[in-house]
Amino acid sequence: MSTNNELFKGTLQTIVLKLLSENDRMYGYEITQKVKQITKGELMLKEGALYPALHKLEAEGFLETTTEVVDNRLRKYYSLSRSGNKEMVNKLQEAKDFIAQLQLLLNLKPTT
Amino acid sequence: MSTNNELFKGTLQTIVLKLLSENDRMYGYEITQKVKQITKGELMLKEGALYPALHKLEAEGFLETTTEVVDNRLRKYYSLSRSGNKEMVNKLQEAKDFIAQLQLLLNLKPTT
DNA sequence: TTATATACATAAGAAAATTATGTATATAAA
DNA sequence: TTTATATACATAATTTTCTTATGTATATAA
Repeated sequence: MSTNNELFKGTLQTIVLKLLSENDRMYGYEITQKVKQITKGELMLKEGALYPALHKLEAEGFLETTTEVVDNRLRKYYSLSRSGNKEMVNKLQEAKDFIAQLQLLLNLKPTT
Repeated sequence: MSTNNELFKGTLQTIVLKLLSENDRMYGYEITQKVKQITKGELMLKEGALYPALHKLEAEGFLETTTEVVDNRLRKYYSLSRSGNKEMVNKLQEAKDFIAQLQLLLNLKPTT
């Protein structure tokens, strides 16, 4: 999933849900480019990870899709459902807790 | 590996290496208790994850072991080798980068 | 004597990625 | 003109890393 890092395992769904909460609707390729842009090329979302993740989130009812043809190419737009928004809130909190505890364990926050 | 979180996947080696860099030598069970203590019971290291990870780090030359019998029970103490210390520094930097980028992606750091 | 804590270990299975492959169109470069 | 790159989707095989379950063994508290 990344340039040299396998630490992002488990965070993909959270990242996707958060991006969709900020962007109303996005298509797969757009998500890969957005992640690339935000991380300045450090994190490259692999298609083999992204598309199955999107399908899973859709199957679980967290995402809704609309398909469009733009420039003769197919685009499958994803947007957050009601429950997807709830899931985003939950997963975001879990991610915050995770970061806090990882920082504790790795002694990255001085207890000034 | 955790109470309700699968986000820690991939961070176990880093956590172990960091703890060993701070404690000179530790044995497996001690590591599980240390992690439990630091995270206030939130993160419970599973033995099925920890012991294979220790064996792998040892096989790669990052850890050295000495075995002792205490109270009639076996203890296998692990300590960082020279290369293990280097690996710890590398993995710690990767973890820092990972956290920073995850915070960027999840919009957890206001750009004040 | 039963449960819990200490202390190690490994095998089977699940989950989530990577890598590789496939289809298809548009455009820039050689 | 044909080759590479970008856009846009998808899935299968494999790998990695974890969880769950199981096993051995001693000490102590209920």
